[in-house]
Amino acid sequence: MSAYQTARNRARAELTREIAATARRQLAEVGAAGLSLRAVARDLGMSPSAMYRYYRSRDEILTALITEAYNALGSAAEAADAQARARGLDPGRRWLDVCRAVRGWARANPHEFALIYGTPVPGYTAPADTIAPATRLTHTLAGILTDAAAAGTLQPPARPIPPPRLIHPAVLQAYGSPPAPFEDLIERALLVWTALIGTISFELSGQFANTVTDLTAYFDAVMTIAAETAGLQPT
Amino acid sequence: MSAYQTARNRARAELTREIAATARRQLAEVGAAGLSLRAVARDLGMSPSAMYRYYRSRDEILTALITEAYNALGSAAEAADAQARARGLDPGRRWLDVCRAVRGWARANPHEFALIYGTPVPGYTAPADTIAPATRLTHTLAGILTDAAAAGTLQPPARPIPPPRLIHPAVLQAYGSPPAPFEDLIERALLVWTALIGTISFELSGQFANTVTDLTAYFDAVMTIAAETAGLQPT
DNA sequence: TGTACATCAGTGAACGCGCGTTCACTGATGTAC
DNA sequence: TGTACATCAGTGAACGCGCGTTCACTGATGTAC
Repeated sequence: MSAYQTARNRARAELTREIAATARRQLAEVGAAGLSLRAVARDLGMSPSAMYRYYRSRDEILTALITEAYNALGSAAEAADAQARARGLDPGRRWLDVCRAVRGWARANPHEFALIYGTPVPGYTAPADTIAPATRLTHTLAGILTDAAAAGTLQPPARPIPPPRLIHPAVLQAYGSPPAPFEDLIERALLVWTALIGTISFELSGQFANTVTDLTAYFDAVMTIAAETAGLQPT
Repeated sequence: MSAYQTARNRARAELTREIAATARRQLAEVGAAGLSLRAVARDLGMSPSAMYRYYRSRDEILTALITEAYNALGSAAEAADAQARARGLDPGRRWLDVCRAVRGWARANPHEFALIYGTPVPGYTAPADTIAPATRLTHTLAGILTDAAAAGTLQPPARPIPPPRLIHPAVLQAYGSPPAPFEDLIERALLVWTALIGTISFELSGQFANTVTDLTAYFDAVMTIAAETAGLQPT
């Protein structure tokens, strides 16, 4: 074993990535249900059995794609927020910028978006490794709200959700229990997150097709209203 | 041709329904992607080719299921609203009751819910016949809002969505343009509808699994907050 | 530096499966006289 | 009411397709002496 990677090892790593990339390209064309190991092999000019040197099964490729999708979406959101913060924007505007970044990514990668937020692929159950990348987006959103609370610009709710709290203790420990008068902040954050993903899902599946004229303007308007329910001020 | 149905005709109508029922049962087990014409035939003890006497293709069976699902969900919502009105409840409470009915139906029929609001089945495009039953739910929600506006209990928005309107003229004509100060009512109604369907979808696909402790209480709280964004007062 | 052996990438054939759809047919049901 | 013919439900075999996965193999790459 040398300090440098052997040629074999480098080739292996590269092909592993190439298989995932080909699968991703195919996912973009036919969707998750139509993704086939044989088709990926065909695209790469290899035999189907060769795939088994790199992934133990079709499901393992699917898992790789899911992880990739969560990471791509997560870093798109993080990048948008970082840029907004660098420009000195307030939390309300940061929220809108992140929403737009998420929507932009989803429109550019609709099948990958459906893979993580759409109907679960039948017969597939995601392993625990996908949890961490999945939280990158929610972490970003949570950061905006806690920054607003710290800056004193977060509007307390007119009618807070009455106790008891509906959030799992483990989550409260991870994020810290929001202090008064924001006890129900996490519940409201979940609503706002649901509105974001739900609106994009509806747009992508054509539910607004004959109803909304300007999808971009509608999205901005709706995300602003949604943010207000969590106490974020529009700009 | 007699005035009464011939035995053959009655048998035909019955089997047509029975095929749809079997397909529905199978959909509940394996989901839309796994639904197969051959399996339906097997369940009924018939040959696969016999199915073609009743439906022109697999897609036509799928269309029948989609129409059925929209109608079942629509009448669940209508029934809940009718009962709430009969009990003299105000629009805010009617909204909550309808939401609960929609959630109840979705939890009882998760695959049918996914069939109409989830990721579209690959290679299938819904024909125009499915549009009318699809509007039954949105009509019910719209009725609650217009009743509240007529009764003078609808709260005007603090920050209305500025012009221009984002709703297709055809929709404005069908429902009537909302009068001041409710010009953006349809946009807000769409948000509220998205929150309803999105929250249920997230619940069904397990997105709240390790976050929310009491899904029923969370749903009620969130639907109440969502309704407020359209001006509906909670009870 | 050269040789003997171990590791591992990739192949090609095969297994067993299920799918949607077509087609020529048999036999029962319905209709017109 | 009885008969001749038309309609139509349902069968069984077949077509052509694609899938995930296994397995014995060849030949190249890497390693230890």
